[in-house]
Amino acid sequence: MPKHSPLACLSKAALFKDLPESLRKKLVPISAHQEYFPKGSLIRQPMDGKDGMLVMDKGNAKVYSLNEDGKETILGTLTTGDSEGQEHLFSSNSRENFVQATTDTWVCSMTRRDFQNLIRQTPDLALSLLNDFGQKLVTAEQNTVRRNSMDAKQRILAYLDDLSKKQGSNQVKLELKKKDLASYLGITPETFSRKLKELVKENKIEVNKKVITINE
Amino acid sequence: MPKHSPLACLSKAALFKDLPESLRKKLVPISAHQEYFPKGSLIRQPMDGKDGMLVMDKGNAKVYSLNEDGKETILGTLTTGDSEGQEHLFSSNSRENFVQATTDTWVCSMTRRDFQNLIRQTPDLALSLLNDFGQKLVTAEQNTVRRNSMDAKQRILAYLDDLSKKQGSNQVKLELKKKDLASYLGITPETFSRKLKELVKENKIEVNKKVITINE
DNA sequence: CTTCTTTCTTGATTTAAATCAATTTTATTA
DNA sequence: TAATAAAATTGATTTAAATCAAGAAAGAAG
Repeated sequence: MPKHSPLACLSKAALFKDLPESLRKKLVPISAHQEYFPKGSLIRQPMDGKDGMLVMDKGNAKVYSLNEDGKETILGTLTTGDSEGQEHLFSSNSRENFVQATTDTWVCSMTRRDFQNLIRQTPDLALSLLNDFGQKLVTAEQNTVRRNSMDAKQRILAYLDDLSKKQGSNQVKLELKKKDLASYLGITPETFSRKLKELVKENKIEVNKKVITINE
Repeated sequence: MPKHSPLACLSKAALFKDLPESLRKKLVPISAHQEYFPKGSLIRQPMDGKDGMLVMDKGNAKVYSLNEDGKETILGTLTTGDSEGQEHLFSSNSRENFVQATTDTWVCSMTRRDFQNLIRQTPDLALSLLNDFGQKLVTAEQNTVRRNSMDAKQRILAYLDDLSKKQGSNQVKLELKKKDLASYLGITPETFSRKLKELVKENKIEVNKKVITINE
């Protein structure tokens, strides 16, 4: 069990990390800390009554939803410092996603009510949040465009390019199991595997387990 | 040219309409009013330097992006009272979408800088905005799920059901040209036409030009 | 109303990716 | 480290939807 500092945990969230410390400190009293979830357990699920946001203090998790047939669609992944469910801080919509720990995980969390009270007193916090949401909407729209105009191989490359930019290197480390990454890209694991092989044959990339080198 | 009241225009925006009038009045001085765009003209486009949000005072428009081949992907539609580009009020990302008037259109708009200044003084406004963003993110995630787990016909039905709920009737009026609707659903106009025909044959729906009746 | 353009529909064919099935590889646990 | 389970790969086949092509219907403009 890692050492835990409430302020350090909250400060990891993209949502909060650019705030001046004075603001961040105000978040500590309204958040729950050091919740532990062993690998494989569900951190959040529909109807669990846990409306609000969580911050990954340490660990990895995946966010997915189930359709009627029980098939998973990966909506994203979480790693240390990521936050999830921010929208539930602002709308009374209840959760429809699952969040499952993919390693042993510690989180801190915040309820809607407490947060709403706080934000009325701290407009800078609101601004920071709005910014974050804007980013996500742009990403969502980008994914829509990619699905409409790119085939599987192009989407994989676009994803790798994004990751490369994000990680600041042309050697990228995949943050997801390949089958989950396939789901995120809207393809099957089989297609993913085949297309990756083609990309290697075309000398566009090199693959070493979970590390991919992009040749430009 | 319709009569124009700045407050009335801003009050149409989902973003603002639940605000107390005292707050809404504060928006008037920071917004530009009564910009006119004839049918077919571009209200916004990439690199136009017009960062910020717009509110549809009167008219209809479509939001789309172009991929490298010049192919449109419809990201959504706007009608009287809708707002667009809210994310550009909060992030310095510049616009990557086109907004084209599909009828004669009047809009009012607001720049990022003016808005940011205002919002620091009005936290309730921030809360309302965050709520709206949350909704949109939920819709975006829902679309992702649908694309992964539904075929073309199911997506059409799901869309019609949504529209039916939104319009409060099982007789829905399509707000888009069919080819644009197809693009929104991630299919071709040909497939859309065929699937619609199948749905009629299966007695799931009845089609009358742009009006579709859903049989439950 | 007539012409011209755009959108919509229908048919024939192709194709990208899904599915089904069987290994191989990698990871987990005893 | 052996046994077991899960993930990844590869091959064969099917299939949903795209593309290509041509005509019909609807809208816009003269």
